[in-house]
Amino acid sequence: MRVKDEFKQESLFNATVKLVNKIGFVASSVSKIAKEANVSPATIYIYYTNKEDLLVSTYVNIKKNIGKAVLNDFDPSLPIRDILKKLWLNMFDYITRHPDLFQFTEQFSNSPYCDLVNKEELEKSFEPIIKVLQKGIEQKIIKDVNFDILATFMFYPIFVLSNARLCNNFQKNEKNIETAFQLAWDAIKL
Amino acid sequence: MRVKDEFKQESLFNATVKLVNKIGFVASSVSKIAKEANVSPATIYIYYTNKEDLLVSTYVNIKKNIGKAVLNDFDPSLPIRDILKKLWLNMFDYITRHPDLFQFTEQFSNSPYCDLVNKEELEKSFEPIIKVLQKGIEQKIIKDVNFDILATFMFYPIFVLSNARLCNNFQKNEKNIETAFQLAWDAIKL
Amino acid sequence: MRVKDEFKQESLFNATVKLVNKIGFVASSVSKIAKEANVSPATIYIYYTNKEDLLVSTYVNIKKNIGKAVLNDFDPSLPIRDILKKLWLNMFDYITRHPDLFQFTEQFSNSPYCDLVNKEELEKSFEPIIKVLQKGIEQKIIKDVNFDILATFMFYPIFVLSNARLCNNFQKNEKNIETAFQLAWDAIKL
Amino acid sequence: MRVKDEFKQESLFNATVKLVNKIGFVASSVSKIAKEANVSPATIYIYYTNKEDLLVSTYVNIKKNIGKAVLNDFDPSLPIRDILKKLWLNMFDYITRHPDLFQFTEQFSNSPYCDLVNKEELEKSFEPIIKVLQKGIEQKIIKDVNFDILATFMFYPIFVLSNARLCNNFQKNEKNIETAFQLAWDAIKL
DNA sequence: GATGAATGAGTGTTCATTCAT
DNA sequence: CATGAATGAACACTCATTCAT
Repeated sequence: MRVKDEFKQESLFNATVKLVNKIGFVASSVSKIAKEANVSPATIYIYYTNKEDLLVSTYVNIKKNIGKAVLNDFDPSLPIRDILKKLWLNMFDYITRHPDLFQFTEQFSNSPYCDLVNKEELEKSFEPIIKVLQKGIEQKIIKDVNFDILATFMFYPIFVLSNARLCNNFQKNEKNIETAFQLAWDAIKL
Repeated sequence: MRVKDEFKQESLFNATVKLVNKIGFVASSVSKIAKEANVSPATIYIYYTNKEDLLVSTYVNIKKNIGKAVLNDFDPSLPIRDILKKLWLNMFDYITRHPDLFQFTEQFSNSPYCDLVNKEELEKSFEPIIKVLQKGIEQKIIKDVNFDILATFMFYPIFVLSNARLCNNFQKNEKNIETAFQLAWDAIKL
Repeated sequence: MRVKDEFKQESLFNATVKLVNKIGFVASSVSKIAKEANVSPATIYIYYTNKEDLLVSTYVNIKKNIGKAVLNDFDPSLPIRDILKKLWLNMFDYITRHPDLFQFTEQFSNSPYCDLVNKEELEKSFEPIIKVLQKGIEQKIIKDVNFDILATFMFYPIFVLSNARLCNNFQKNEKNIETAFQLAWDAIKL
Repeated sequence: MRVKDEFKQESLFNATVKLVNKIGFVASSVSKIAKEANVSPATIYIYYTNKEDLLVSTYVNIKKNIGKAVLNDFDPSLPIRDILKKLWLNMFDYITRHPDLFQFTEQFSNSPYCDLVNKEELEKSFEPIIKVLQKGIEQKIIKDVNFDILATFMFYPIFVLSNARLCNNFQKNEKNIETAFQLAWDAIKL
């Protein structure tokens, strides 16, 4: 029998990301994605159970990679500020190197498909980061406030600033990134 | 000559907001909106040139109202921190009183229709606020950094914290709102 | 506004009957029926809620007409045998004049759509006939046996004999019909 | 040289009957039948030329078995009524013991695939029965009428009465079966 | 012989929009 | 102004069958 073609799966992954970035989630129909991947629409249903599965799987795939990239060289023994700064740099680095993958996750996060993701599983990738914030609170280095508030100031700015639609004047150079991190730190530090 | 029916237009506005909130942007077809508004699909094309126009107009309409609400009792003579805090409170107040309208704008902001909005025109509503920040910079009260960075820390947290999908642990009570503002202020203040 | 086109509905009815007879229920897709009726597939959904509705409605429509035709000149005061014979003749007459409509009902009766019909409502059309049989039993003219058995010998032979696929040697001439009725009568009479 | 796997063929036969009975002819796709039989869809095309062949072969297979079962203990020297009664009892016995196989033939008989069966070959299995009727006619025991009429009253009632969809009040007990046979006999006897 | 991958053609249905009144 | 009828194009998905191994 024929063997599952590794190339086809990768081709589908790339086509999905590319098309969603180009024309958006709504307009990205199964047949258009198939055409972009040079594959029959029916073939998609060999690799994924349905459209939802294709999109969610693509998202989860990317998100896990981001998790790995962000936690690269993670060293919990460093000062808290240094740990968080490293995370920022890693994240911006990832976005700079894979703008298309990042853009896909941004679009996905705001699509109705987002609700179908197993959030708990994904959050595991980011648990070490949460623990850092908690340690900071215990050590009276970080403000002891509602965790949603902390997260909003520590993490969302990265996504907002990296989103070209929202911030088209922000250059992702070293100086700007460091400045932005300084504001985030000033926000949460005691 | 008959006049365009004010009531019908309002009915369409409400139907659009309600349906998009209930079933999402993708599922909100012209005929469903028409049915929700007790109007023929064809009638929509009397008041709006097409579906896009209907949605964009609805968005712009809300956004301008938000602008007014936020600038209510705007007093440029107050201390800068007080001005900004008043803006925060006004914004949260609006979101609390019109959760459906706010939810619509959130959904719209992440739909492909968003790109069709004349951003410059909308930003006029928020110009006074921008001037406040600029004054703060001149007076060495606020950090002199890229404006996108300032905006990210001063304004987006409101939307993130108010978005139930993103922050389901954040209660919009007075204490939390004040705490959140304090973080925003700590971020941008010199 | 445009008015619902009586011609279109009739055209759809005819196309449905014709196509189902020609290529069978399974192969009769919505788009093929639409093409046969010179109508857009979407138009079908104005007149019927879905394919099932189209087929079931067509069937019920025919079945009610058959009911009327069979009970034409129904006279309960006649001798029981004469009443039943009249029904036979009426039924064969209908089948002879509308072979396509009859064929459709035969095909429908053996399709899965059959289960979707409100049987009770349809049986109302045939209630007078049932009462005749019951009267015959009471008057000791007809055998007092399970009603399914009576019906099987009194009514189904008409359909079997009229079904070209099952009986291709049976000519629907007066003599044959009378002979067949004689057998049915011999079967059920005491 | 490898031989066609007897087990696989049987497995396919059972799967076909089971699935068609469970979900109907229309929904029984080749791949579903393959899955039910724990076999690859491609394997079916080793044993049968196509889907049609699979279904028709399954039908003919069953039909021939029915023929054998019905003619079990066939004794042409008995009185004609006794011969026919024995056939009735054999048939009802078969249906009682193999309701699934019988149900399959009923479904098949009303599917478009039915037209593809070589009827003449099948009728050979039932030739002895036909001869009995002819002998009855010659001996002035059975009415000398069109053969389709005789067959309609002698054989079809069995199928009608055994079909749960058509007759849900008929219990296949000895008394009912004998009563039904009596009506059939009354119909055809002189 | 046996298989799962692969596919073009098809399914029922909904869409944004226009037409005729 | 207002409408429901009408539609071609598109949708997600499944089909019977063939291919490469």
